[in-house]
Amino acid sequence: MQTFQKDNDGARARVTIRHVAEDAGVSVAAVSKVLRNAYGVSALLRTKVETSIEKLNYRPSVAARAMRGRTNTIGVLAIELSNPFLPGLIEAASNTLADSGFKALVGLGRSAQPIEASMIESMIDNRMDGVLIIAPRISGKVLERYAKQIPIVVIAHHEPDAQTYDTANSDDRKGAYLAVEAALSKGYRDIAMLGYDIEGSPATIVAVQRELGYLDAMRAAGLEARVLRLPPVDADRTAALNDFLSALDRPRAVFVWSDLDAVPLINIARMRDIGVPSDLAIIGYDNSPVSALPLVGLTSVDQNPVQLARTATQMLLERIDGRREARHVLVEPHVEHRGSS
Amino acid sequence: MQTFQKDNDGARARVTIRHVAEDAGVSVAAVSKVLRNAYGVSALLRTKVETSIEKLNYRPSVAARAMRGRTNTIGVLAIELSNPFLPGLIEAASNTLADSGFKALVGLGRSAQPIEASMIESMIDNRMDGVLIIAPRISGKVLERYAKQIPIVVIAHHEPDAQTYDTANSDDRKGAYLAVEAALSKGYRDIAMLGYDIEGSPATIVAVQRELGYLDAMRAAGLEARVLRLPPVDADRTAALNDFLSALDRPRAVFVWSDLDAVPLINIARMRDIGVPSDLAIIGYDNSPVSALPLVGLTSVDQNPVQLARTATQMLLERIDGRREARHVLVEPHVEHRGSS
DNA sequence: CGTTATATGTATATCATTCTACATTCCTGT
DNA sequence: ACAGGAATGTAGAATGATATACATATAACG
Repeated sequence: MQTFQKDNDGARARVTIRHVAEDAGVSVAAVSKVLRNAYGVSALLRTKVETSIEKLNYRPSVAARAMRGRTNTIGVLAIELSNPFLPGLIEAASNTLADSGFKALVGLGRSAQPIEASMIESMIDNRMDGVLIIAPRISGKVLERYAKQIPIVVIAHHEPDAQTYDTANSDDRKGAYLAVEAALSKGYRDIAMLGYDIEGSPATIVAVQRELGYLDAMRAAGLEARVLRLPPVDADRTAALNDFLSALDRPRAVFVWSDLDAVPLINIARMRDIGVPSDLAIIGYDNSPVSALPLVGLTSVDQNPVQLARTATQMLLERIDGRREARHVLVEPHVEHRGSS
Repeated sequence: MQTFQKDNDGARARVTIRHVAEDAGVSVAAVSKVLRNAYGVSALLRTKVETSIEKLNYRPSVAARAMRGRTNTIGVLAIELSNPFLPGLIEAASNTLADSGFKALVGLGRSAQPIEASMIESMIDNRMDGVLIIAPRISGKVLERYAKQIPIVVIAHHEPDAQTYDTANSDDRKGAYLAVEAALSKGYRDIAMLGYDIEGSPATIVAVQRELGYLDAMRAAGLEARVLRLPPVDADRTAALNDFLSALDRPRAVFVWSDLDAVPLINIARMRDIGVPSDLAIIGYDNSPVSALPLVGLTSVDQNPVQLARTATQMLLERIDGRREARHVLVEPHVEHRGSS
C-alpha cells in the first residue's frame, strides 16, 4: 500500500494534537479540551492553542476521535437514487446537518435488505453519531436491534409504536385523502386508485398508508372504492399501464400511488391521444421535478421533503443529545394542482 | 451523550478482537492476520478464528482499524444530486466498489468550493482509502494538494496533465462532435450551439470541451459556427430560452450543452407550438432519464455513465494498490437518437 | 543427524484522540 | 493570614485494531 502521511516523499507527516501541544507549550489534554469546548479553559490558554492550530494548520483526526468521543458525522442511508423524490430529501438533510456542525455521509442500500443492513453496520463500525434512514427495506424488528447500538431516525416508514427509534413521515394517509378530495372538487366521482402489488407488505410501507387514505376518502364521500394493482416495483409496468388505459371499465379519474408510475401513465396516455384530463384525470404522488414540466403538467401530492428532512434531522440531533423516549411525527402534505386534473 | 456500546442497560458491550482471540484460544495478532488475509495462517487457525467470529457475531471496528491500516471505505464526492445525470453515476460507482469489497460513502459538495474542500478534508480525516470526485468546483491546484494526502480519481474534470491524481472523463469534445454529425446527417446546415456563460472558466470544465467539439465539427464540415450563451447555471434561464426561440435569426438546429437546458427548451418549444424537429431540431447532452420519456423524445448524447464509473473506480483501486504514475482515460460517448432531431 | 530455510504464531509498540482523576493555582470571606 | 472551594491545567489509562520484529515448530537437504 502506498504510504501517505508518512515522512518520505517530502510530503509532511500529518500534524497531530501532540504537535499543537508542543508548539503552544501546553499539554495534549489541554488542547483536547479547547477542541471539545470542555469546561475549564482560560481565555489565555484558548488563544494560545487556537493560534498554534491556525499556524500548523491542524485538523483533528476523525478516525482517532472515533475511538473515544463523537465523530460529528451522521450516516444517511438511502434505498437508491433513481426515485427522483430522494435526492431532494437527501440534499435537504445534508444541508440541515451541515448547519448544525455535522457532516453527512450517504450510503446506498441498492434496494436490498442485506446491503442495507451491512451499510448500517458499517456506519456503526465507523462510530458515526447517528443514522438517518430513508424508506428502508429492512423490517422494524431489525431496526429496533440496530437502534440499541446507535441513535436512529427513520423517514418514510410508518411504525408509530416503535420504542427505540424515531420516525418522521409525510402523512401519507392524509395526502391520499387530499388527492381524492381534489378530484372530488373537480366534479369527478368515478375515481380509482392505481397502486402496486403490496401483497403481504406491512403497514409500515407508504403505499399501504396511501391506500388507506384513498379508502377513507371514498368512504367519506359515499363512493365505491376501486383499487387496481400494478406488478411489483422491479418489473416492467408499461404493458400493465397500457392495459389499464385500454380497459373497458377505465375510470374517469385515477389517483396513482407515486409519480414513478403516474409520469409514465400520463406520458402513454398523451401519446395514445387519450385526453388528460378530458378523458382521464390523473393525480400523482411526490410532486417530482418531472411532474412540474409544463409538457407533463401532472397534479401531484407534495410531501414537503425539505420540512420532512429538517424535522427528521432535528429529532436525530435530540436523540444524540440524550433523549430516550421515542417520537413519531407526521408532516403535512398538500396537493400541487396542475393541468392533469 | 447517550452511552451506547457500554455495559449498562443490559445492552451487551461491543465484541472486540480480544474476545474473538480468547474464544478461539489464539493471540490477538493471529485474529488480525486472518482478518487481513495476511501471510502465515494455517488452515486450522483460519477455521478456528472464523468459527469464533461467526459465533460471537464479531465485526471489526472501522474506527480502530483506521488508526493503522486501511478502512476499505471510499469517499465519493458529488457536487449535488439535482442534476439527473449524477445519481446514475454514483450508483454505478457504489455498486462497482461494493463488488470489490469496498464501501462507498457519498458526500455532497452543495456546489460550493469551501464545502467541497471541507468534505475532502473530512474524508482524509476519516482515513478513507481513497476519494472519487465528480465534477468538482475546486481547482486542479487544490486537488493536487489533496492528492498528496489521499489517492484521488476525478470524473468530469479535464486535466490530462495532472501528475498526482487520475481523471476519467467522457470524451466530451468527441460527444459534441458526434452531436453535430448527427444533425448533419439529417440534412441540417444551420446548426448553432447553446452553451452557458463560461467566461474565464478553465478548459477543465466539460462545457468548454463540448464547445471545442462543436467548433471542430463545424469547421470540418465547412460551416459557420455560432455559439449562443445562456446566463450562469444558478440563474433562472426560462426568459433566455424564450428569447432564443423568439429570435429572428433562430437556427434550424441547435446543440444544447446539457439536458439541464435542453429539456426545458424542448418543453417550451412544444408549448409554444414550435415544431420539433419540423421548425427546430434539438440535440441535448447527458441522455438523462427525462429525455427518454416519449412525450419529451429528446435526442441526446449518452456519456455511458456506467462504464465511466467502472473505469474510474478501477483506476482508484489501482492507485490505492500503489500505482503512482497518473492515468487519464476517456470513455466513448454515443448519440441516442429520438424524435427531436 | 545436524544445519538451514520456511512456515506459523505471538508479544508489543503504535496510531491520535478522549476523559477521568488528580494536582496545582487562584480567589474570597472571615 | 488562612481555610475552603472554585477554576484551571496535566498525567496517563483507555479505545480496538494493525503490523513489525521475533520466537518457535516443521520441513528439507546434504
